[in-house]
Amino acid sequence: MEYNFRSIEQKWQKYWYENKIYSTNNNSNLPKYYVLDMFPYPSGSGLHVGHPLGYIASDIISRYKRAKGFNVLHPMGFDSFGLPAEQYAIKTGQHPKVTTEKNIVRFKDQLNKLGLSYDWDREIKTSDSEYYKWTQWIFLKLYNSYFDKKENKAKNISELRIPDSLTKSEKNYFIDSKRLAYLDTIDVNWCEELGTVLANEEVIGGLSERGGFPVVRRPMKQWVMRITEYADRLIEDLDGLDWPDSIKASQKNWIGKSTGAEITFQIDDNNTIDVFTTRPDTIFGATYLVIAPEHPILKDIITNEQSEEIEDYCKNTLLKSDLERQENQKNKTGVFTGAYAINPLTEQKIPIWISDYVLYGYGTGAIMAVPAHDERDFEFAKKFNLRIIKVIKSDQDCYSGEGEIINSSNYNGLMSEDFKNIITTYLEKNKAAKKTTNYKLRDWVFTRQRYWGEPIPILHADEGTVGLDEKDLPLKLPEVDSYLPTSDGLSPLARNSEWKSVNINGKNFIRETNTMPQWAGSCWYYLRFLDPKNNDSFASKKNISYWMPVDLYIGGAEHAVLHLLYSRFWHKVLFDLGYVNTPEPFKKLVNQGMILGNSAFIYRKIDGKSYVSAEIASKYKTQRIHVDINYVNEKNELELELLKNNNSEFLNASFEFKDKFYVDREVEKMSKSKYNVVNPDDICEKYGTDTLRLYEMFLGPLEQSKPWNTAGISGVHNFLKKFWKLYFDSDSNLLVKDTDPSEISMKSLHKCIKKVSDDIESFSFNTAVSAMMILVNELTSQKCRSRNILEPLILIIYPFAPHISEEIWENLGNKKSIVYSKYPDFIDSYLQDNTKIYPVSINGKLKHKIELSLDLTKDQIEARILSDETILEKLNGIEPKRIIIVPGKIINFVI
RNA sequence: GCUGAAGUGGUGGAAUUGGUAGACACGUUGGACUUAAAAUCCAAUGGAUAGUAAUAUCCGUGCGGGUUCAAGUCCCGCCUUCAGUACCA
Repeated sequence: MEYNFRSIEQKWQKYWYENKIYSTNNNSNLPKYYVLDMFPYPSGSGLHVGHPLGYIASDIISRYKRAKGFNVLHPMGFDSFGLPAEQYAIKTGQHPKVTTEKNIVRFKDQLNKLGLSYDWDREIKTSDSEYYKWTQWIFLKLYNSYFDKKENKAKNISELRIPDSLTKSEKNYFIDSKRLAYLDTIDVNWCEELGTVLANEEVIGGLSERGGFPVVRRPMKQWVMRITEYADRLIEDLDGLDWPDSIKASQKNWIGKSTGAEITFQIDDNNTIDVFTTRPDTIFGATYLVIAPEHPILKDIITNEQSEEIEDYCKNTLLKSDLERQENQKNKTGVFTGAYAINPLTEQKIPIWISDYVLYGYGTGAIMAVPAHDERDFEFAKKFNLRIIKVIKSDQDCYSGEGEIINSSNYNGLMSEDFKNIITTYLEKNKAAKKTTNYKLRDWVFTRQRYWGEPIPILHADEGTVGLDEKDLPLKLPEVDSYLPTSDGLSPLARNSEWKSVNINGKNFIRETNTMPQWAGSCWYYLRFLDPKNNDSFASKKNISYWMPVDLYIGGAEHAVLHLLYSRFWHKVLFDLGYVNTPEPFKKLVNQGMILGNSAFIYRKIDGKSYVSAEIASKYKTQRIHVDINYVNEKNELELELLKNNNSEFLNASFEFKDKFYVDREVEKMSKSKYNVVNPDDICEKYGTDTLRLYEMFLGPLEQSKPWNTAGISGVHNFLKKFWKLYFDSDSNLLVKDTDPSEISMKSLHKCIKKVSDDIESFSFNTAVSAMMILVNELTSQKCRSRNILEPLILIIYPFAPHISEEIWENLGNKKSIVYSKYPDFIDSYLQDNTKIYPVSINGKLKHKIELSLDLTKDQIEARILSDETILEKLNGIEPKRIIIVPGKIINFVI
């Protein structure tokens, strides 16, 4: 019998699912291991070969850890609130719930086909009211907490000390201003096209992260999360985490902590202006000030003759989108206000300008400009002919590094690092400065004007806001007649006026109609997996203390700042309030690389109807367009008939080529619109899931991105066939015998056990697969039939290729499902080989090899090699200056 | 610009704390078995030179230096690619 992967895989997937083989017990004396995948958004297009990479890796770890005696939690769920379903709903009128459900069924089916060992009893969906009940509950916890700066942690709002002198409404106002989730009118990133606001993290270069639509700044009333209070802790706690350096770096970068000083500049008797600087040591070179056009002090200081010009400039700035503002980087603009400030050290009058290169949202919205030591200031000063004074020794016109202080009265000769502290202390004494820390991180704008998200459990009344009572959760998402925002820019939920107004004890309230952002549900889902059916709390204390933290979290690097920062923040709040027992949620993080597509391009002539082959395309004016990779063979030849028959737009087009029509290739992200998607189902159909799993692991290091390429897939498929043939002959007779294994086979086996288990622990799956291939090849050529070898072999391969392993295991007469079996222990003695082939070199150049016992001492080795004829011949009578002997490694003569 | 990662055969990729490159796989070539093909098995496979041959010698890990008995690995200076980020004072 041949290795019939189709029936084997079907059989075992069914068996695992029906018998709940992978359901996990919360009560166990075994050590725990929590392996988590970043759960997917169930998009309409299903899985492609890129998705499974991380899932397969985490599955291998789970199976391996189970076999090593851990109680493993390996759950899966769906991040099912989100924009695509809503946009589809706007287009088609179909309820997002319906399309989402449909997609989830498809996803689950595809996931199961990959042979993943999820505990489906713990499946969660963020759009489930039983789930978002607790998302809302956490929101209320944030709403009902404040940040105690002294203790550097969140506390319940009832512990907040309120000054007695306040009136009742002032007290309310005071409390509201301290909440971790608070309402504020702020300049937000408004995306007209999406009809919603976006968090800073969701805006990339002035365009929306999703869709790439323009974003403008606009003041709006929004719910905001006080994540900035956690900035320091979010940076500090990164140190203890086993995460990739790149992720840690981008989080630190995003939080953007910088320390410096706020220095006060006197303008006139009534007005002063504070600037933030990280370089107080350059203050003697500050020759002008620049303030942001939005700065409120502006109206108090402009002179009459400048007012018109300033007004124009400010108006223009407001009209610009972020993108347009960024385009001005090379060509700075600005206007003189007519006012002057006094440099507190030189006591000179320096002009005050406005310019949009100073951002109102960062620092104090005003800077002291030191053109000799800051490139932006330098450009600005050159353009507007402002004074430039060097205060640090350097040959360059504009030098932003550290160095020796010059032109700074009696401070000359100091080094700038020292001067920084000296001058700040001096200014502090004179009440002209204070040490400050600034962050790039802004508070998290938490509301979205959308339908398909968690409703915010808040009621509005004339005198302020009230959080919903816990017993009234979940606040379910109401039906609406249309999923579009209302004409006055309100969220779609405002369309349901019946739902919107509530009467409680005779008092009228209006519900909050905005919803939470997509990130809300994924901020804490790892906690719900611990206890998904719990009705009394988001998870029981007992389960939390048993399972947390997540030992291994696998997912894409695209969530480096967004998801991972937000969920760390929520986790820390829950930690402060005593609901979780660890300060950090994810102990180890691994980013799987992306699997890229190998796109194909053809060239269309500008006339629009004829196409030319790639090698002659440069002769014409052409457009480059994607063509489906399914119509291209390995030699980059386009199969025209296939293309024409499947796409009507090519049916009557003309094609120009020499003997074959060639395409161009390029590696890029897999996506439907690029026609380069490879569906894992096709691979499973042709080679089987076990082959796909092995191949994705064999392709290269997990963290590395790589193009999908099926060229080598036959290699791993052959490996499985060879593995099968170790156990069965062509007539399906079992070959395994209860004979004593040969010493050499035992050595090979144990070498492999060591290598594979070390490799799995260090996520080096590609080399683990190689080690298994070597063993199977060796056992084949050794004609090994011994059960004592062939049984452990199944267990080694099992985490990678579970279906075939289960099948062989059963055929050997073992209890059903390997999951109950132990990973073989590595026995040290089988590895011990008492001899070693030493390379013998002269001045580092390899000259000879010699086999020696490892027991020999250095002196014995020396005596031995000096009596070796071949070596003496190589030395050719030359007396070595030194002989370097590293036991077990090398012998080197220095002559 | 800044941050992070990476540059090794025709290809994907291996190489412990520096220890004497190219594991494993694909591909290619040759052979066996077949009427033939597929499948399977065996062998060779970084480059150059010399030799009938076993073999020997030299060159080889992006480029240029350096440290060392010994460098893909460490140090200095560059180049290239990818990813993230950017008027953050």
